[in-house]
Amino acid sequence: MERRLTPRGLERKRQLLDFAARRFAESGFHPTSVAEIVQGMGVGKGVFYWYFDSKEELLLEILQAAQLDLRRAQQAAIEDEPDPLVRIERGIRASLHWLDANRHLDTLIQFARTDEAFAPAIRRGGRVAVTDIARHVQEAIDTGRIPPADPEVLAHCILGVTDSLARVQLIHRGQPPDEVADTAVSFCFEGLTRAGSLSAR
Amino acid sequence: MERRLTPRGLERKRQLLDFAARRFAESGFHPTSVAEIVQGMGVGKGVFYWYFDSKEELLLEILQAAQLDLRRAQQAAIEDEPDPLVRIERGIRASLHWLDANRHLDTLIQFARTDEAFAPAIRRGGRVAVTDIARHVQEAIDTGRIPPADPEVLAHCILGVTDSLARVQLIHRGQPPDEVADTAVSFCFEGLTRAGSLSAR
Amino acid sequence: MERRLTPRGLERKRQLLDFAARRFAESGFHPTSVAEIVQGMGVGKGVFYWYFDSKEELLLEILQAAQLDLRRAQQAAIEDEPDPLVRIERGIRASLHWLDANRHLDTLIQFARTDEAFAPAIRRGGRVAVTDIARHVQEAIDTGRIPPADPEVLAHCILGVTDSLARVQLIHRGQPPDEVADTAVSFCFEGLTRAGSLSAR
Amino acid sequence: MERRLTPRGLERKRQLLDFAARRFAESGFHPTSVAEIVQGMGVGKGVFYWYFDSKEELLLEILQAAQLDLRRAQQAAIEDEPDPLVRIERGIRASLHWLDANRHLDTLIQFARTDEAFAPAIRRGGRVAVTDIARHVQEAIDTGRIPPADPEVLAHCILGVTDSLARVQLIHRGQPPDEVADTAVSFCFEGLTRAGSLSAR
DNA sequence: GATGAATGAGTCTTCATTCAT
DNA sequence: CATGAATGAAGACTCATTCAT
Repeated sequence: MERRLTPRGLERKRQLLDFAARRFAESGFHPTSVAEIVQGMGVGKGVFYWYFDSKEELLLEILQAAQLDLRRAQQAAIEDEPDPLVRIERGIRASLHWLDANRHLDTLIQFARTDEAFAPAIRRGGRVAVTDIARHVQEAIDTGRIPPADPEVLAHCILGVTDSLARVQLIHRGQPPDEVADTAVSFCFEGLTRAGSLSAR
Repeated sequence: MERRLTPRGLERKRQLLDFAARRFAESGFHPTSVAEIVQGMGVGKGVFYWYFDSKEELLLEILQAAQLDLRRAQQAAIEDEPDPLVRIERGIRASLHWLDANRHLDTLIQFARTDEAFAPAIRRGGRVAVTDIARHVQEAIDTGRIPPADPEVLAHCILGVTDSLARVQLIHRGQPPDEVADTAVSFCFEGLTRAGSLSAR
Repeated sequence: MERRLTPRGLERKRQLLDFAARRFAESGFHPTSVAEIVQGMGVGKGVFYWYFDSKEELLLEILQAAQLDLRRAQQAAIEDEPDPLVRIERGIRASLHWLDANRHLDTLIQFARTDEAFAPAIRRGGRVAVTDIARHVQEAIDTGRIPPADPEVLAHCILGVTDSLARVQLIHRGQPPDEVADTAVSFCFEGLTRAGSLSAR
Repeated sequence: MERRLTPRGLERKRQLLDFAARRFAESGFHPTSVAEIVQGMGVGKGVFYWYFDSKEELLLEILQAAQLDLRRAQQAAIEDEPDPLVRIERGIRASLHWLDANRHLDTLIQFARTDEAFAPAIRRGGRVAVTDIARHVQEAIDTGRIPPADPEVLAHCILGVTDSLARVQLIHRGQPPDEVADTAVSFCFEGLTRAGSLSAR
């Protein structure tokens, strides 16, 4: 595509991206038709194809933006915190806040993982996320805060706990993200540190 | 539907179920057409609709069978083990073995979670799984092996770790299920027990 | 086809004919599938094709039997009545009784008239019916009971009145066939005789 | 549906309506496939579904338009004629002219009456037609031109005669509509008035 | 005679995409 | 930029008919 867009055009595109993301999450990517999207936005079909090459490309952009946004939220939360363990905690916390505010995007990412047309894009983003966390874990290992282990594996464990709790506690039980984060952090750290629980801090 | 099937019919149906599950996992449920399935099996289109009311119903049956099968594997692994912690460990181990042998079904379950047409069926099975684990956790709490906490939440953490590692270590890195289980069990238990790692047992 | 049937076979065939006729009338010929018919009768598909060459042939047989049955009812009602006007009246009356007892067949005949695959069969039977009536009309004209006119045209008028009233008074308003017949006869005769109404008899 | 159509769109829709009506009348509603219709018109299949929700809806629209058109023709023929008997006669005459020019629609209406999916729509229109005629009959009764009787029943008789003659004299024998109308009017009036025949006028 | 299973052409309908206006 | 109209391949599903058992 690569179209130079006016500010108004950019706004339109963002609306399209957002509207479509919600529809996709609600009814599924395949079952949601382009017609439904443009109709729901009250525009003609031409608009859609002005901004996107295809429906597939649209989802790819949604996914990319979502992953970028999550990563930004995490980095903003960590900033220049020196303690790697606190960085990990803040990352978990930021993730849960983001997932709370962007449930539909979580559904979309989950779906994308199962479709070979989109999974590669997700894996790319996933690897970045894992590397991010693994870096903090490695630092914690290096400074003796966590016993030696494969940092990437630990990162996956952390992600597993976070995502699982997000899906259940956050989305289906409506718990506040900070409480869920407490649980996640506690479960992860007890495992990582093998010692005093976070709740004792 | 409710058709009384001859042994030959039952066999056909099982073939259909299995073949379709693999196709769905590979190319996605929506992108895989009924035509593709029957063609791949070398039968006429009518055969499909002789055994299933619809494509949707087929996936539902696949999902149901998968969940039932996994649960059976877990229960067989646990049997009458008296120690609740060992039961949890064996459950994790059995899950990873099953996931190793049924990767395609895992993908399918993941997909189903994102589609409101199938999510309810998954949630039902998911709840059963959680309750199963939570029972053991509760027993461990009662006997002081695990500090008090909401057993269902802990169950979700365990599932999160297991599934996450399964996806990465098992499926994408091809590690043997028992090794992955070691990691999962270790990560979970260190958190649950706050004490000496499993590997030390 | 031409199959020599045992008494039991004949009975089966009659049941099939009757059951199908009712289904066809209720849901339409095309929308009713052979599967529905055999299922409704609790027999296998083979049975159907044992007795009929095709679904189309089945309807043809139903139609033929219906027309034959109606004609027999009319002739039985007329027998050897000498007065042609009374013969006409009795024919109308018999028709309405038959239509009352065989509403579904009326619907089927009506449908058949609109489908070029069956219309010829209907037209054949229709012509017979018209000729029947026209003969009585001709005799009435010959004996000066009815002013000269094309007897076939008059026959069509009589049929039109009878069928129209049957559909409305009989089927949709549930009036007793003899009352409807009174109305039909009265309307027809007043026109035919231009004189003293039947109701005066 | 409810689509705002451009003039060009309206024209297309009318073409589709007309073309389909003829095909349906010729080969039957069910046996005529959407594919046949669009192929016959030389357009893509999508065009059909751009203008109609379904094949069924299309027939419904055809039926509605036909009934409306017939009624308009009748009302135009009657205008402000003061004599109720003449109004009835003109109605019959107009009907026969319309039926002559729209034989295919007559077939369609006849078919629709036999299919529970369309019968309700027909009945609605039928009731209007009957009420129309009944009004004139009532007036004729009130002014003593016709002996007392249920006006709606008489209306049905008139319709029966008209339709029956239309089908035979008009369609199968190709008589000119005015001649057929003479016959119909004569038959009906002799019955209604019990007096001097129209042909004597 | 009868059944359940199978066939596969054919049905209606949808939908991503394109294009004239 | 935008729209309504059009395309036509492809999809899910049906069904009359056949046939091995």
